Amino acid sequence: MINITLPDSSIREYSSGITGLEIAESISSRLAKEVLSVTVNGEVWDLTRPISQDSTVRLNTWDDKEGRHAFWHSSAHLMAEAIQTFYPGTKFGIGPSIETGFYYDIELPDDKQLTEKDLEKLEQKMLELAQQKSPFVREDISKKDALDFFSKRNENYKVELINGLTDGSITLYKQGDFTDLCRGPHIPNTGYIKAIKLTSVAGAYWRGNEKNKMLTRIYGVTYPKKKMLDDYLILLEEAKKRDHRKIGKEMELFMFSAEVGQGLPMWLPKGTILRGQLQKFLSQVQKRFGYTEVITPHIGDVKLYKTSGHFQKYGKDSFQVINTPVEGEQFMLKPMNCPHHAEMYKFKPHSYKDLPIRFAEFGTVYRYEQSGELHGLTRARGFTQDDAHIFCRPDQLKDEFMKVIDIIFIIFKALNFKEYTAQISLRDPNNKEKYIGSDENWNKAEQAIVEACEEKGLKTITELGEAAFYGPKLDFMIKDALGRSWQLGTIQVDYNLPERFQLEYIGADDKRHRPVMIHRAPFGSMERFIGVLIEHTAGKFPIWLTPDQAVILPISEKYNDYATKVLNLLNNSDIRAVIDDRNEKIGKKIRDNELKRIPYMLIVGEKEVESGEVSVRRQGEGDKGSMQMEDFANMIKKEVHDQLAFIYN
RNA sequence: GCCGAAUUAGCUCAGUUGGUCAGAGCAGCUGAUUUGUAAUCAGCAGGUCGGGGGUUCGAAUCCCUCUUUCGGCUCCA
Repeated sequence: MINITLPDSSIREYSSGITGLEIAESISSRLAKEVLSVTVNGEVWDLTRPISQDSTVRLNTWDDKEGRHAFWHSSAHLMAEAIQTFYPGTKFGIGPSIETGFYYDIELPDDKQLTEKDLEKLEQKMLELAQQKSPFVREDISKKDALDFFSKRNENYKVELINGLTDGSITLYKQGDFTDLCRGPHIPNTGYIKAIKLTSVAGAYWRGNEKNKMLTRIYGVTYPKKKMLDDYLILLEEAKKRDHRKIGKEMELFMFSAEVGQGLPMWLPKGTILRGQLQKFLSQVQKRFGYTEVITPHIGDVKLYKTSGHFQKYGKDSFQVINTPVEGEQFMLKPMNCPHHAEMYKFKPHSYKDLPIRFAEFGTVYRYEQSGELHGLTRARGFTQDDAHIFCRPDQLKDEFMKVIDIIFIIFKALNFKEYTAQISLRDPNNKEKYIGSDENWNKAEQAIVEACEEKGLKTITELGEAAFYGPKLDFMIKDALGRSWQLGTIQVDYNLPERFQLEYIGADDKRHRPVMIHRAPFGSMERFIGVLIEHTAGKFPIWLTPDQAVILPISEKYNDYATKVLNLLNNSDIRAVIDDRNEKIGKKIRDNELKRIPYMLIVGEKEVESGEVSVRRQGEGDKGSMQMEDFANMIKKEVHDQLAFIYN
């Protein structure tokens, strides 16, 4: 007999060789139906794998990541089986589960291309195979046998994978006529899979390396119930409606033009108001934190970027140098603001008492991003960073770093961003040539970030190889409508550029010292931030940001003059309002997405003209009754103030 | 940059095997209506079918190419 400890700390006794599924059955028949995988002493197992020692066990259902993982990973195998029946000779790469669903990378025989119709065909086949309820059978195999098995089938990708594994830890999984190299775990049989949607085909490099062959990647998602798939597809549709590219067009915030060029956003009047409000907001916050604003040009001498190291690292992938009538004179569009700010620091000698110096600039930069990577506002070729560089003494570093975290929190709070990931991005220790600077400096910088985060009690994840080339950073990632993660706020510690630019200050000891530099952009860039903000709010911004705070609707043409008078009065009290004088039925206007995103509606007609008031309706809240313009303006001002009150405390 | 899918009116989209296929709705304009919270009526106007080549008696439709867009990969200062 063995003792099984369950998550609630209760201990049950079972005979040795009991399986996860049997444990579930002994608890309740309903659990037995829902359970998908089992975690045994921290390792996720198949439900049908016998447990022969005392163990801590957790049964994973759809609500657990481990349960969904087993389900979707099994679905990848099912898809592979379907692919194999239609296209014998297909070579399989890897087929993992992802956050939602799964994919499989494959090389089809004769470079066959898959179309939408092929996907439907595959879906049908998968359903058919699922109905056969083929069990997933696990088999331990020696490295030699595994190599033999896959070599015989010309499965060179699998052979490569096996070569990287240690003998004794290799397992195969078989279901129906399909056998795959796989660590598992899997669901008991294919019959669990009831609803299937293959979502897209894409190219993907083998092992993620650009130099390798490009395989065909098929994405899919499956569910244990048909209804769950339907719900997911509806959710996807809803998410698409929040796409910032769509809303940006509808609200006339920004545009792109093929004539101007790819990846170069242009801000329309309303978008400019929105962006201006955000800048004003951050400017105010920064002022309180002791920043001073500066302005630098959009281009710089190539020599500047050679000093900084940017030219050597990115020169050939950038917008190319700008020549002048003078032979040998070359400029570059600035890809970042740091070199300019470093030069500004050198404008005059600094005492240790002057530090920290904080130069802030909403600086527009240009980067030649690969064409396939461009994505609306979130990845553009010209964008404006809410940049600042803090030059400080080493003993001030941690404190300064933490103050930047505070600024980021103020922003997230003001815009109601609750779900973010704080990522410490360090250098890849196995790939040091990608970075500039000494080990000593890197260690100091990395340590400073880790300590500052600890002291702030910030929950972080750590990624190796994600650092900037001159220093490690702390990045704040936020997801867009479709769940794609974007880096917004970033704080970077840099010991290297101060050295390259030979920045110094005179210490209390009357000797020259090197300052440390913090690069930081709490929004990341105005463009990306607004892109993500649009998707989070679906275009319904907090009232202090929204381009039009109120829309004035005259119920007929007769009242247009009065509406104009209202507009003027509001504009004079700094309320952003517009007239919608299309003079049609009010009900018809309300359906417009454009109007739905304006917080206040002011209806004016005969009644209002007589009383000299406006009828006020707050979107989503209903009628507020009639009031004087002045009262209305004060109401908006109070709302704005309330939303931002916490900044002033 | 790579793989794949697209590109038709300001917007959202139809358009069958190449032959009344230049279409609809919304927006716009002109009238009529003067209306109080999700669609008032009538009419008009809008497009070298993304650009350029080609095949064909004939191309929105088939082929090539370029632009831009979308989904991924890679990249991301």
